[in-house]
Amino acid sequence: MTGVLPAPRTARRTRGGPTIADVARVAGVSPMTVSRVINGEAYVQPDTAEKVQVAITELGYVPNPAARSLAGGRRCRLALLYTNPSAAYLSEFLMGCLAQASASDALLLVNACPPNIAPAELAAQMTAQHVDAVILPSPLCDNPAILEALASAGLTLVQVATGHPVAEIHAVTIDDAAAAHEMTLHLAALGHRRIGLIEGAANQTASALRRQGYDRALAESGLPRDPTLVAAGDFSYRSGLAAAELLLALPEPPTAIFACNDDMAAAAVAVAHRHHLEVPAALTVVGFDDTAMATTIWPELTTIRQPVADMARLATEILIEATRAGWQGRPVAPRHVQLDYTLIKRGSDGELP
Amino acid sequence: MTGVLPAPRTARRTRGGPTIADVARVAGVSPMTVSRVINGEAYVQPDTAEKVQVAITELGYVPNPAARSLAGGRRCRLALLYTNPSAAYLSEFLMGCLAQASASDALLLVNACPPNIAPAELAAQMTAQHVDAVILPSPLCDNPAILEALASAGLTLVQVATGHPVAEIHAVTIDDAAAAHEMTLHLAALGHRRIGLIEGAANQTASALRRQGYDRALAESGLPRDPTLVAAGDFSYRSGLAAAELLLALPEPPTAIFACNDDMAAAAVAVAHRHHLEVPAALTVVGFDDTAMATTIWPELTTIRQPVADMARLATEILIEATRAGWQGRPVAPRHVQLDYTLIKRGSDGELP
DNA sequence: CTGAAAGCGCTTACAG
DNA sequence: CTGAAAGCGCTTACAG
Repeated sequence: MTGVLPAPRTARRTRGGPTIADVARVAGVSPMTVSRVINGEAYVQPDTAEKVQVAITELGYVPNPAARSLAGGRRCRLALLYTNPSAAYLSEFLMGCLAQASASDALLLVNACPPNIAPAELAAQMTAQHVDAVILPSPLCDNPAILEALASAGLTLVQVATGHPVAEIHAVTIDDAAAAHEMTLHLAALGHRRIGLIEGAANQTASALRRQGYDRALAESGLPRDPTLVAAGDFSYRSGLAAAELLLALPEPPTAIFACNDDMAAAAVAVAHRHHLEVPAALTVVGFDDTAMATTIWPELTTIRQPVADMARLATEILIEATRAGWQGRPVAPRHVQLDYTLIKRGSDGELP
Repeated sequence: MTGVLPAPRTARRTRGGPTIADVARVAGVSPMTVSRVINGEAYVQPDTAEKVQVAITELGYVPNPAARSLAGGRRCRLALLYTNPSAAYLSEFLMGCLAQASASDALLLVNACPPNIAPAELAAQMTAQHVDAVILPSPLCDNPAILEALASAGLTLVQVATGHPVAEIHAVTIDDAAAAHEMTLHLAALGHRRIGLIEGAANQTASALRRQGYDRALAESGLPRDPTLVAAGDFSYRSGLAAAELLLALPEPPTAIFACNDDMAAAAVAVAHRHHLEVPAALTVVGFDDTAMATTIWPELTTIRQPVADMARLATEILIEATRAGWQGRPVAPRHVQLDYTLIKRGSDGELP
């Protein structure tokens, strides 16, 4: 007996979750193969991949992002490009992007798009920052020149909340026309026959869709189409103020106003009060988006909830996947996904008095 | 000659920045010693530490967080606990916490504090989630029972935006009294002699400080102190509505209203319009915080900018440092830091007509 | 299509 | 007070 062997020195206490090695053992393959499956690489026998997949679910394996980025080197660099959105919209949007970027170990650069920048220069800025892909919330995603310049620079793009998805580009949207249609129908069901609309900005394609939904609902409800009941707006509170004044000054004013976003709806409520019209007793006002404004003011706004954070998160995820796939020479087809909206009933709408 | 050796196989292309090994080489010590210096551990000879420090700056060395977390194992777990804040405030606050947490490779858990939870149970929830430290924005940080329960559970705490920093606890604040004082002086300089105040929530200590600043400025300006000019509020839009109605219904109404946050100021503007008082021509209204609301409504609000995101970021950083120091048995003294505020002049204030 | 080896940059656990 | 060794969990670069 030469004595007891020293206890093996472990450099650290064992960690929590299963690792790639555990999965490999269970699946009866090498860690390398597991890595290939995780990263969706081609050249893995279908049934091998299958076995690995089973082992992954069985063990509840989740890749360790730290190890991944240490070993992997290259990190996906995304840019979020925006112009004059409402602060509330942007912050919710950002939240979604940030959450996904951090979960996927990607870098997110947040850039305000300079007002009258030439599309080519914008593209140059992106490539100078070594950006791989760009998230485009509206109205930027509705600008063909920008889309064109960015795409030509080899950037992967996603349009978020556009009314006009481009075939070759990723897009995540909601059905704006259906949402506006549902809201208008809701108003008609409440007995309103003169329903005013405050339109969104003309440079955002979603605005036209919302208008279409409104028009269609009017027709379906057998309500006359009165062009004086439609006032222009640009999504700003200030434009909502002007539009509501116009509507309420009509010889025969509307009994309900559907504003194409919450900021304009809030403005309409303010104007109503100025005219000593209680909301919703004397005037119904509803919005769209369900941003913070909807629950800040009083009465709280009945509105369409647009899942902004989810849309941003999904857009980010799509871009990261597409970028990584591209690095492996495995181009992916453009994805066009539409998320669900919800009509949120709160306190600003009521039956026709 | 036995032939040419095969070119050494490198598993990857070399990476960008300098590593701990580079620093060690330049400083003439082992990587281990560099690691100790980076992490601020005790037991390093002062001049050794100095040499390492010099090498670090010379090379522009920055630790790789991925490697750190892979090797280190333990990640700092922070919780952000909040109750009924305005959505705008919370989202800006969150942004700051998130940015710092991700930069420092810490985990951030975001929890809404259940309405009437027993402090002991709240503490139990935190320890069950293996939380190391807790960020407490107001009004939670103004609740002695919660502070006490959390501290007793061994959690490191930071109070953010409290009016009453506790000696043994970290805190980051602005000088609320000085800010309110400056704003009130600004109003007096505009010629206003009847300046109304809509107070903040009574359960937030910062509210009392703002009131003090207002009182002091009044006295310094030789303006009479009229208690009817001070209306209660709780930071909600709705409370601002009621307070402004009260103020404007006074036999001798104020010519300027200073609301203790932007939501209440927005409500005051709405009420002014209801009374057919143009802002700022017929009534000056100013706010506090500079949240999204300030620039959403029209006219845009003159207000006090509170650097919410910076405060949140700093609070997060303090907690992470303190937690890591604690792990190394190197307790740190409570830090109390005060950040600068700014009076932002926009369109809602004007000279006395 | 699959695997063995090397290495990413740092820290833990020891030993001196 | 300091350092040599092992290892964190994964991927790259090869070789078969």
